[in-house]
Amino acid sequence: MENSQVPDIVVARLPLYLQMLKRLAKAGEINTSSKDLGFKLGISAAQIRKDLSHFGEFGKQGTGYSIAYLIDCLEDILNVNRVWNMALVGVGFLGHAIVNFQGFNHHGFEIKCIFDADPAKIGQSVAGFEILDIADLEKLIRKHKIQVAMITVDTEHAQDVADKLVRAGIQSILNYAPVILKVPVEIQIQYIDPIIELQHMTYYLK
Amino acid sequence: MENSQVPDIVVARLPLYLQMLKRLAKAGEINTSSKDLGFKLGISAAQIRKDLSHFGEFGKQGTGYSIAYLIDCLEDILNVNRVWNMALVGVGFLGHAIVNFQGFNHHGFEIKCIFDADPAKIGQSVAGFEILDIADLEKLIRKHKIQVAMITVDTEHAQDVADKLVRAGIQSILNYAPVILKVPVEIQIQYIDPIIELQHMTYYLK
DNA sequence: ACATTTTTGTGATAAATTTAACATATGCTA
DNA sequence: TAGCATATGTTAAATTTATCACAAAAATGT
Repeated sequence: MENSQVPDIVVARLPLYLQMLKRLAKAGEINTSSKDLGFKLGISAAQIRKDLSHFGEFGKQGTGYSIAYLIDCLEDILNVNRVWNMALVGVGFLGHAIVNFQGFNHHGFEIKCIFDADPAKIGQSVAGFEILDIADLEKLIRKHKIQVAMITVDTEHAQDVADKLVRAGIQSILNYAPVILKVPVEIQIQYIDPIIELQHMTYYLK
Repeated sequence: MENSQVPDIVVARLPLYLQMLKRLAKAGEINTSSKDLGFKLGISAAQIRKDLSHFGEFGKQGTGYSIAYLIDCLEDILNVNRVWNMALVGVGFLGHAIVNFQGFNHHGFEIKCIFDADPAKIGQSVAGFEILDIADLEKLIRKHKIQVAMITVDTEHAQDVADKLVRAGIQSILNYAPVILKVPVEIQIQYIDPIIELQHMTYYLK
């Protein structure tokens, strides 16, 4: 995954910083500090400063950080100061919920196409999107210059879909199916799996 | 989070091992090895052996692991050889999708109650569950001996709901709202946030 | 003006995590 | 039965990650 100098574990924390900064900005805050941010995120101040130091100097001694400026810098670093086109594959209950979720648009992730394999679903409309035939996936992914895809199909079909997406030239995949997928190393992939998170927590219970 | 001897990062990998083992069992496989498992999960064989060694000896030299036996052992370790009662708070599109998801039941997580604050929703039925008034949350959580909760409300209400759940004696929380919550250290909490995962990936793109 | 407080960015240090290597045990083959 | 191949569990080494501590800079107060 990592080919740069910056450890992936550091990169993984940046979106959390950005989330909190945006929340503070929304609340009308102007400045913050590594101490303040760290307290609010449950992370040490030193770690936040160290993490940011991989990318430059964004603060001022004695004063801390301008929230607006740090947001800009983090958005640059994370490449989210632009719009990313997305596709969703699998329009079941979960796909339905995701298509109706407005949060993606607000963060520069724009759903362009939604696909399903079920002839009964193809052609129907969900939240203003026509459900497209997965047979046309490769063609449409290229046509709409889609870089990111979400997989919300059954476990059994997830690898097939991933293979199709890779062939279509997709760059990153957010997989909701509870299965580890095999994709080329240059493809970014992340997993969302509530069962995994629940089992992680129950280890500590009783 | 961690109060035991075993690093949390090790605990976090166990559910992945369990997921793959169950998949192999379903496919009719009888035995596996750290090498085989590692290849399938994209993890080194040494790490899998090291991780398991924190909990005991589950394999046999020269042969590897019995899949069925290792599944049993991991389920014991993760405390998932029992049923955990769950509540869901917030029946929007996402809550709706989760209530209709059968995967929880198949892994011993049983949704018992679903709550919302919207008078228009309270009393309605979703997938056989009556939407309950969040005003009755504390009473019903105790009555149904619910240990785990999922938060699927708006960002603005998530902390309030978490506070209510903690007062009701919940032990762990799976939070889908895009906000870091403040809960007592003895409460287990995990986050599911697709925006965070997407921003993590876009760092590596173009 | 000057001492005090705050806070950054960073080099040094400590801690945590992963990888490597190997003695030991098991099964298979001839 | 002996020899070979396989694979575990574990100790030691290497690597990665987090923490500490402090000089330097900025703001504040007297």
